[in-house]
Amino acid sequence: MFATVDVALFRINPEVGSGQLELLLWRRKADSDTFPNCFALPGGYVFENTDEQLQDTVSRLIINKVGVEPAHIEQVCTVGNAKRDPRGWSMTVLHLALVPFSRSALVSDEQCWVPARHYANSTAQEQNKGDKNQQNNDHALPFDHNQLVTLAVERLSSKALYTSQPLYLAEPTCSLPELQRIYEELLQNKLHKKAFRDRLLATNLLVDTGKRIQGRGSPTVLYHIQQTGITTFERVMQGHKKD
Amino acid sequence: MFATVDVALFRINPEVGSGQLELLLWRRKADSDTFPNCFALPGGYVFENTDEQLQDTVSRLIINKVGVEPAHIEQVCTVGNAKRDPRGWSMTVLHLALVPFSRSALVSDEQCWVPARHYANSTAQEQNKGDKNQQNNDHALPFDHNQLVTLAVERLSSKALYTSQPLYLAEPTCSLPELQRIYEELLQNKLHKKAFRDRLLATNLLVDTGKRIQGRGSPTVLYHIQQTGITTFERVMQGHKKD
DNA sequence: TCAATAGTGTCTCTAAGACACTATGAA
DNA sequence: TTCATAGTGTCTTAGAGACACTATTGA
Repeated sequence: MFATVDVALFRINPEVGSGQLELLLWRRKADSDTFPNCFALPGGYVFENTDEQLQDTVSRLIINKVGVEPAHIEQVCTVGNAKRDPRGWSMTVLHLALVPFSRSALVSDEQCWVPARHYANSTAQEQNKGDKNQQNNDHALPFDHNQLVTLAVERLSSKALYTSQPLYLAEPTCSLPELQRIYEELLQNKLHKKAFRDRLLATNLLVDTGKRIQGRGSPTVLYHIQQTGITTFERVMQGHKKD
Repeated sequence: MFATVDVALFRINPEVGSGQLELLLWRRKADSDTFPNCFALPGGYVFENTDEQLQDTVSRLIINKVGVEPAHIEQVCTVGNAKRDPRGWSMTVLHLALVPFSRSALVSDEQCWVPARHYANSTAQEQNKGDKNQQNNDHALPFDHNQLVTLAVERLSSKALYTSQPLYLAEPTCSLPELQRIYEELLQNKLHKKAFRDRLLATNLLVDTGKRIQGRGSPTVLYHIQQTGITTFERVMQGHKKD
């Protein structure tokens, strides 16, 4: 029996489409006895001699295998069984981590950012839309990591419905349209511009910097995000068909 | 390093006040090397030889140390560190379980139901209301079990705000006022009768049995609860000051 | 000039919350 | 008869969603 921690670190890449959810993968060592050279979630053993607590394992992994300092980390769930790891009965505590794109530069050739949803198992709902979502062999990860990615993506999507958690994926200084694109990518749904703006401006999370930036059309207001902890809204944000 | 599962099983005892949240404790064996004879959360080791998966450990514990079949079980979180158990580095996967009062009869002299909130650490918020909530020594549990109870109670309260989870604490056949008392106990707050009724009757969870029962005042309608899975509401239920 | 984008005004809809009211039957 | 309790009718409020509109500026 051994225990591990796995980390699903996400970013939104604004350079793909209107912002794509990406996941950090890490290449397993060539001399590893399990899945050598394969890309997988960054993770590792809990070292009982040096890790005082579970959080220390997480911090160590972040430093050694991620190299990027996440803006947010939370525990998702724990998966344990005899089959998930060929080395024997294992338990992993899955963590979800978020980082703004500007702070997400890779620190090693053994890492890569990949489109997160390609590595998540398709849900029953998505499968009904067509069969193109079947797990592609090109996107198979070692162990049960596809399942772990699925759990992390689901957590992220569900939090986007009713919390300010997605702001951890945004730049410290950004515009409301940028934030909306982040939420839309997480929810896989267009949102009402007006409702989204009213909702966020009603919190105290955004401070007008006085600056404006020039885009394709009208200049947009730059806000500074002042988030200390996650704000929970009293209603879910459902979105709609067009706009 | 070893892994355990702990279960916080709750019921609502309608015989105390207008319904009190109670927790199942279990007396540790007299020959245990840690906290012998002390009352604690039911819990135990993950046996890698016989438990195919984590859920099997939970099922085994439910049978051996709880004896009551919960209507609902869910994972809350995992706590792991070097200090929580004197035997060494340990990790426990905390589970929350719910059972209706009528199915909660104890199966052993080594068990007892206790008022759950007496065993939860007071929150910062509650401490502000007065200092009577300091952890009482009479209510100290072994290991970090007071902390685990706190986490489970918090999960339960927060789910009561926006889901139908608390229906798992209710009798299969019960009245709306009974359900409201359950929610009020979990939220520690009075709710609007009208809003509460409208909310629950708008779901398909309650089926009118045609029966009525007689109480202190007007007869009340008995519903049959048909809950398959937890319903999430689109707004939180906040409650109010009086009614 | 025009198309894309940012942002606003105002309407509707829904459910929570407030409050007053009726009905029932045990004490 | 009283009063605690169950249950309803209706108003207000807040925020989501719909839609139309203006403003700005790059292509």
